[in-house]
Amino acid sequence: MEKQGTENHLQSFRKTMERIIPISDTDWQMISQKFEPIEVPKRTLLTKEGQIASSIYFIIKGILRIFYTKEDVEITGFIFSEGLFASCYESFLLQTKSNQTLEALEDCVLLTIDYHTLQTLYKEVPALHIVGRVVAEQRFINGQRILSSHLLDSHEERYRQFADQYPDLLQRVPQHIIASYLGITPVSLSRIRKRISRK
Amino acid sequence: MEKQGTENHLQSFRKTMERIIPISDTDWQMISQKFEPIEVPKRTLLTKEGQIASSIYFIIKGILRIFYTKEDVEITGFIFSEGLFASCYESFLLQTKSNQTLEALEDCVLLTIDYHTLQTLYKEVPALHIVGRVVAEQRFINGQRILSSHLLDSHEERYRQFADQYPDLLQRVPQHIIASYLGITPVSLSRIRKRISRK
DNA sequence: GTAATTTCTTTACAATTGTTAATGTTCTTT
DNA sequence: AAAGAACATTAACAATTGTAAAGAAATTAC
Repeated sequence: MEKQGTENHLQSFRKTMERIIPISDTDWQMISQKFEPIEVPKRTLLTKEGQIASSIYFIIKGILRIFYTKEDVEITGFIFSEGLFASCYESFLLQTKSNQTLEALEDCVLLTIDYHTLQTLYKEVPALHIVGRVVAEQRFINGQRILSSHLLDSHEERYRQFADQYPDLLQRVPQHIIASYLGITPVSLSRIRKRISRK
Repeated sequence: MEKQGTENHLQSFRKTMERIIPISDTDWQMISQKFEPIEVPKRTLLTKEGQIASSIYFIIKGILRIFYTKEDVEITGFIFSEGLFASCYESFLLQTKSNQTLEALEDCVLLTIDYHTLQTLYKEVPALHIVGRVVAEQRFINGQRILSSHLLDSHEERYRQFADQYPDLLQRVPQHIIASYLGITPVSLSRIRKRISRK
């Protein structure tokens, strides 16, 4: 894994936040103090099914995924890459037991904050409520787009859109994981890819 | 349509908000002034595809649905009933053209606020950011549950869960609309219902 | 660098769902 | 109350997708 200074990580993090709302240097002091940089190897489980999600993770480098387990089969719910806040959100927001697992698909560099620290930070930096609201709104909109694609589009269309939108994930994520994310079997995805390649 | 005093409507609205955060009488003055009570008949289109969603609607009485149009077929994205904030959210939040239509499935009593008034209100009553954040979080969690059901459950299971969770909607909403919400055809839903009734 | 594991593709077959069209039912409208 | 429209069910058939199993390819581990 390449090394990079913590300051640079924090800079890219601040940039992401300031796309939402400008942050004063004083507020930034408070915020950056509370986020802890960590590195985790591939296959690390950050939150496990049955546990309460203690933290959210801003992704500096790497890929995380959420998956559900149904009859010993892992079904991917979402794939997070650089610049996103990842978590088992429902568990984190409600502080209830998760029905999802959060897993590193690559070696990752993350900035993490736990639930109680975030609540404290909300009180110290009220502007963060706006960031929280906008992030929740963005995640809602994103989820709604995915859901509408399940209602409106064929499996093939959905795969094409995924490939168009996330060409890097297509390379970095195993296909059977993409398949379950699209709501189909690996066999079916393989057939779709063959069909497309013939055109 | 039964008549009820505007004061009572506002009371039930305040109650819903206070489940999220206590609101002072002063703040409540500001808030309640800005929401306008309206009544609309069945089949009213509150936002049309291609338009920008001007307002959000708190539902006092009645049912709204969001639908997409694909090759002249209407596909239901969500069904809102009493106590929820309904809108074509993506269009409303981003103030971009909607790819959804918001329709009244029954005669409705609503409290409405338009985008710019809400932005003003956010400035006057900062506590509303918390309400906005929590509502966005709730809608995100709800959307995520629906999406996971599409990934994890069979059509029959999804119908059973819908029937369990919303027995009233089962009565009040036409079945072909429920079918498209579940991501299946009316024919397929009819088969599922028959299969279940035999057990 | 080779063995072991994981991942991807292919095939044959089974199961589910969609499509079309006909029929019956219910709801609206006048 | 009758006519028309909208909705729900059923049947036959077509198309799609899932399942299971086997082999090929790629990746990982020692």
